[in-house]
Amino acid sequence: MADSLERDARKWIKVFREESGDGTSGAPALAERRDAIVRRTLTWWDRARRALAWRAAPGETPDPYRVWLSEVLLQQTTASAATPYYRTFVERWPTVERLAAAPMEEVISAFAGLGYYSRARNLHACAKAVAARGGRFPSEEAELRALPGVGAYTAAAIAAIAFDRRAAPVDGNIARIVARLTALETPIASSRKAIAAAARALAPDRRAGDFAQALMDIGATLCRPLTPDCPACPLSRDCLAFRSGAPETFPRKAAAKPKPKRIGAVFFAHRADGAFLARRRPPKGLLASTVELPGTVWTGEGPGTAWAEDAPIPARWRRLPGAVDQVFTHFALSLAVYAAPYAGGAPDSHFWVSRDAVAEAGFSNVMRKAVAHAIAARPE
DNA sequence: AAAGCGGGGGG
DNA sequence: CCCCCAGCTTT
Repeated sequence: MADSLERDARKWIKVFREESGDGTSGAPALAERRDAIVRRTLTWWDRARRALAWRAAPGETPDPYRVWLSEVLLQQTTASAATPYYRTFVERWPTVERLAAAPMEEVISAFAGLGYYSRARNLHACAKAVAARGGRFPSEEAELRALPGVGAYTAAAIAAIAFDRRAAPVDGNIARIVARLTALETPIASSRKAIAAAARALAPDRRAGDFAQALMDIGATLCRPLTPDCPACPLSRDCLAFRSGAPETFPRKAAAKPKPKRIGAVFFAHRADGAFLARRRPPKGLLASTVELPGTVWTGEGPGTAWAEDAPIPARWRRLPGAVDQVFTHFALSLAVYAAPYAGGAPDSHFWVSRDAVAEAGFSNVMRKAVAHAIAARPE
């Protein structure tokens, strides 16, 4: 059963790929299914499309500037998060020339809160590039691809949506749909080319932009990652994942790769009254602004300060038995803990934390554990 | 807590 | 070419 589904998936992708090439090989049954998929998808979209701020009304000619702007804002961002930003941008900079003429800082500020701020820099650079060629966006994918901040996805989206070219953008939604249509057994990340080929083969000669937007809407509202609504989906009768009975198990997940291990050491420098030295982490990056014990750089991390440069180094650091372990999103950390009495004043950027103020001091979980570890060892 | 998400830059 | 990163959302 699984084998036949797998064969079917490969056949789909293979045939789609062939049909998207020179078109000589005949596979009428699958070609008809492809046409049926397109027809059902467009019919569904004409009835159920989302009314998003950047979408031209049916029959209206899209403005390439608005299409591009919306696609950049939508990178790594949901439609609901992008909408208020889109409105702000088009009101403030109604044309690409106006955006190109704006100071960079204003563009960055207008982006604040969306994340991935290199998008803002590229947005501005791209506006300038387009303004320099007369304010008209190229309609060819290859030329679009050469613009700053425009990768394969965005180039295909603009070509299809703004210029009605037969292009096949593959965003996360569309990749999921293709993986489900074909019951693809390999994870999306390792099947990019096959998915792109299948998407290209599916794309219709006319209304490719509508088709792509329709798939995105289906992905967002029906073919959801965890809870697909197959009964409402216009593609379910063509969908091998649906036929498998467990559509939500597609796309297959890549095996979680083992987290890299990092190691480091922290120093518990304690005073006669039990207080110990701490410092605050930088305002950016991991555990930003939280309080920590002074310690070494963790392996695999950037530069840092092990111990205050202006402080005397205790001669009697004692390695405490055991270690403090913490698993973060991207890596696992194991910290050795060293302790020593310390009689001097607090060095620059360091401060004393008394034993009964540990809870309110602002330690991260891992540093709280490290402090508890040190105290439990009853140094001195 | 963990996964998802396009482009870009680095290995 | 593949891998990793970046910040915020959604689950």
